[in-house]
Amino acid sequence: MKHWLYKSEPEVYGIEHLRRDGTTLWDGVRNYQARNNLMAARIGDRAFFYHSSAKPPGVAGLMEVVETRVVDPTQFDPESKYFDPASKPGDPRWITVRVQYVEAFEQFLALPFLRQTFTAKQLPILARGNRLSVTRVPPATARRLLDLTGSTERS
DNA sequence: GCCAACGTTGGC
DNA sequence: GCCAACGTTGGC
Repeated sequence: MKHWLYKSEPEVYGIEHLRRDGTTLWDGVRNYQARNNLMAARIGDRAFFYHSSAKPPGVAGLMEVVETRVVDPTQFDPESKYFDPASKPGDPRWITVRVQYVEAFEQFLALPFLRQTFTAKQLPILARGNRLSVTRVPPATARRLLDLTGSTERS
Protein backbone atom coordinates (compact mmCIF):
# COMPACT_ATOMS: atom_id res chain seq x y z
CA MET A 1 0.00 0.00 0.00
CA LYS A 2 1.36 3.38 -1.03
CA HIS A 3 0.89 6.77 0.55
CA TRP A 4 0.29 9.97 -1.38
CA LEU A 5 -0.26 13.64 -0.68
CA TYR A 6 -3.08 15.44 -2.44
CA LYS A 7 -3.40 19.21 -2.25
CA SER A 8 -6.61 21.21 -2.22
CA GLU A 9 -7.59 24.64 -1.04
CA PRO A 10 -9.88 24.14 1.99
CA GLU A 11 -12.00 27.16 1.03
CA VAL A 12 -12.77 25.37 -2.23
CA TYR A 13 -12.78 21.78 -1.01
CA GLY A 14 -11.34 20.74 2.36
CA ILE A 15 -11.33 17.71 4.64
CA GLU A 16 -14.64 18.83 6.18
CA HIS A 17 -16.29 18.76 2.77
CA LEU A 18 -15.02 15.23 2.29
CA ARG A 19 -16.23 14.22 5.75
CA ARG A 20 -19.69 15.40 4.70
CA ASP A 21 -19.58 13.84 1.22
CA GLY A 22 -18.05 10.50 2.19
CA THR A 23 -16.32 10.12 -1.17
CA THR A 24 -15.36 12.52 -3.92
CA LEU A 25 -13.82 12.50 -7.37
CA TRP A 26 -10.42 14.23 -7.23
CA ASP A 27 -11.07 16.24 -10.37
CA GLY A 28 -9.47 19.33 -11.84
CA VAL A 29 -5.83 18.20 -11.86
CA ARG A 30 -4.31 19.68 -15.03
CA ASN A 31 -0.63 18.91 -14.73
CA TYR A 32 0.80 15.85 -16.47
CA GLN A 33 3.18 14.88 -13.70
CA ALA A 34 0.41 15.12 -11.13
CA ARG A 35 -1.88 13.14 -13.42
CA ASN A 36 0.76 10.45 -13.80
CA ASN A 37 0.89 10.17 -10.03
CA LEU A 38 -2.91 9.88 -9.91
CA MET A 39 -2.73 7.09 -12.49
CA ALA A 40 -0.18 5.24 -10.35
CA ALA A 41 -2.59 5.02 -7.40
CA ARG A 42 -4.09 1.66 -6.54
CA ILE A 43 -7.25 0.80 -4.65
CA GLY A 44 -6.51 0.83 -0.92
CA ASP A 45 -3.72 3.40 -1.15
CA ARG A 46 -3.89 6.20 1.41
CA ALA A 47 -3.65 9.90 0.61
CA PHE A 48 -2.86 12.68 3.06
CA PHE A 49 -5.19 15.62 2.54
CA TYR A 50 -3.05 18.77 2.39
CA HIS A 51 -4.72 22.15 2.82
CA SER A 52 -2.97 24.56 0.47
CA SER A 53 -3.26 28.35 0.52
CA ALA A 54 -4.68 28.07 4.02
CA LYS A 55 -3.68 29.93 7.16
CA PRO A 56 -1.60 28.01 7.89
CA PRO A 57 -1.23 25.42 5.15
CA GLY A 58 -0.69 21.86 6.34
CA VAL A 59 -1.69 18.22 6.56
CA ALA A 60 -5.30 17.97 7.69
CA GLY A 61 -6.53 14.45 7.20
CA LEU A 62 -6.44 11.07 5.55
CA MET A 63 -8.25 9.52 2.57
CA GLU A 64 -8.42 6.11 0.95
CA VAL A 65 -8.35 5.52 -2.80
CA VAL A 66 -11.52 3.58 -3.65
CA GLU A 67 -11.61 3.81 -7.47
CA THR A 68 -8.75 4.24 -9.91
CA ARG A 69 -8.33 5.51 -13.44
CA VAL A 70 -11.58 7.43 -13.58
CA VAL A 71 -11.99 9.76 -16.54
CA ASP A 72 -12.26 13.31 -15.18
CA PRO A 73 -15.63 14.47 -16.54
CA THR A 74 -14.86 18.18 -16.11
CA GLN A 75 -12.50 18.07 -19.13
CA PHE A 76 -15.53 17.64 -21.43
CA ASP A 77 -17.77 20.18 -19.70
CA PRO A 78 -17.63 23.58 -21.45
CA GLU A 79 -19.13 25.16 -18.32
CA SER A 80 -16.33 23.87 -16.12
CA LYS A 81 -13.23 25.89 -15.35
CA TYR A 82 -11.34 22.66 -16.02
CA PHE A 83 -12.75 22.25 -19.55
CA ASP A 84 -10.06 21.08 -21.98
CA PRO A 85 -11.16 21.59 -25.59
CA ALA A 86 -8.16 19.61 -26.82
CA SER A 87 -9.18 16.43 -24.98
CA LYS A 88 -11.19 13.91 -27.02
CA PRO A 89 -13.79 11.59 -25.45
CA GLY A 90 -12.21 8.63 -27.30
CA ASP A 91 -8.80 9.56 -25.92
CA PRO A 92 -9.27 11.40 -22.63
CA ARG A 93 -6.28 13.30 -21.36
CA TRP A 94 -7.19 13.68 -17.69
CA ILE A 95 -7.60 10.63 -15.48
CA THR A 96 -8.12 10.69 -11.74
CA VAL A 97 -9.26 8.68 -8.70
CA ARG A 98 -12.20 8.52 -6.32
CA VAL A 99 -11.24 8.95 -2.68
CA GLN A 100 -13.07 8.14 0.52
CA TYR A 101 -12.93 9.97 3.84
CA VAL A 102 -10.90 8.20 6.52
CA GLU A 103 -10.33 10.87 9.16
CA ALA A 104 -9.69 14.51 9.94
CA PHE A 105 -6.56 14.44 12.09
CA GLU A 106 -6.86 15.31 15.76
CA GLN A 107 -3.51 17.03 15.35
CA PHE A 108 -3.23 19.30 12.27
CA LEU A 109 0.38 19.50 11.05
CA ALA A 110 1.16 23.04 9.90
CA LEU A 111 3.73 23.70 7.20
CA PRO A 112 6.31 25.40 9.50
CA PHE A 113 6.23 22.29 11.71
CA LEU A 114 6.59 20.04 8.66
CA ARG A 115 9.65 22.06 7.61
CA GLN A 116 11.15 21.61 11.08
CA THR A 117 10.44 17.91 11.10
CA PHE A 118 11.18 16.66 7.59
CA THR A 119 13.69 17.26 4.84
CA ALA A 120 12.66 17.89 1.25
CA LYS A 121 13.72 14.36 0.41
CA GLN A 122 11.50 12.93 3.14
CA LEU A 123 8.54 15.09 2.10
CA PRO A 124 8.74 16.23 -1.54
CA ILE A 125 6.34 19.17 -1.20
CA LEU A 126 8.97 20.86 0.99
CA ALA A 127 11.38 21.06 -1.94
CA ARG A 128 11.96 24.61 -3.03
CA GLY A 129 9.52 25.55 -5.72
CA ASN A 130 7.67 22.24 -5.73
CA ARG A 131 4.16 23.01 -6.90
CA LEU A 132 3.03 19.49 -7.70
CA SER A 133 -0.46 18.92 -6.34
CA VAL A 134 -0.15 15.12 -6.23
CA THR A 135 3.03 13.59 -4.81
CA ARG A 136 4.26 10.34 -3.35
CA VAL A 137 4.98 10.13 0.38
CA PRO A 138 7.80 7.70 1.25
CA PRO A 139 6.73 4.92 3.69
CA ALA A 140 8.94 6.08 6.56
CA THR A 141 7.56 9.61 6.27
CA ALA A 142 4.01 8.29 6.10
CA ARG A 143 4.53 6.34 9.32
CA ARG A 144 5.92 9.37 11.12
CA LEU A 145 3.09 11.57 9.86
CA LEU A 146 0.51 9.09 11.12
CA ASP A 147 2.21 9.01 14.53
CA LEU A 148 2.45 12.80 14.77
CA THR A 149 -1.18 13.37 13.82
CA GLY A 150 -2.53 10.86 16.30
CA SER A 151 -4.06 9.00 13.39
CA THR A 152 -6.24 5.98 14.01
CA GLU A 153 -3.91 4.28 11.51
CA ARG A 154 -0.73 4.84 13.51
CA SER A 155 1.37 1.81 14.23
C1' DG B 1 0.70 41.91 -3.95
C1' DC B 2 5.06 39.85 -4.85
C1' DC B 3 7.97 36.46 -6.46
C1' DA B 4 10.16 31.90 -7.51
C1' DA B 5 9.76 27.98 -10.16
C1' DC B 6 8.04 25.68 -13.58
C1' DG B 7 4.90 24.19 -17.52
C1' DT B 8 2.77 25.50 -21.85
C1' DT B 9 2.31 27.89 -26.17
C1' DG B 10 3.51 29.72 -30.45
C1' DG B 11 6.56 32.17 -33.71
C1' DC B 12 10.42 31.26 -36.37
C1' DG C 1 14.26 22.51 -31.93
C1' DC C 2 14.84 27.00 -29.67
C1' DC C 3 13.28 30.44 -26.74
C1' DA C 4 10.50 34.39 -25.28
C1' DA C 5 6.13 35.33 -23.46
C1' DC C 6 2.65 34.04 -20.73
C1' DG C 7 0.04 31.43 -17.21
C1' DT C 8 -0.26 28.88 -12.86
C1' DT C 9 0.82 27.41 -8.24
C1' DG C 10 1.38 28.46 -3.71
C1' DG C 11 4.20 30.35 0.13
C1' DC C 12 5.11 34.56 2.32
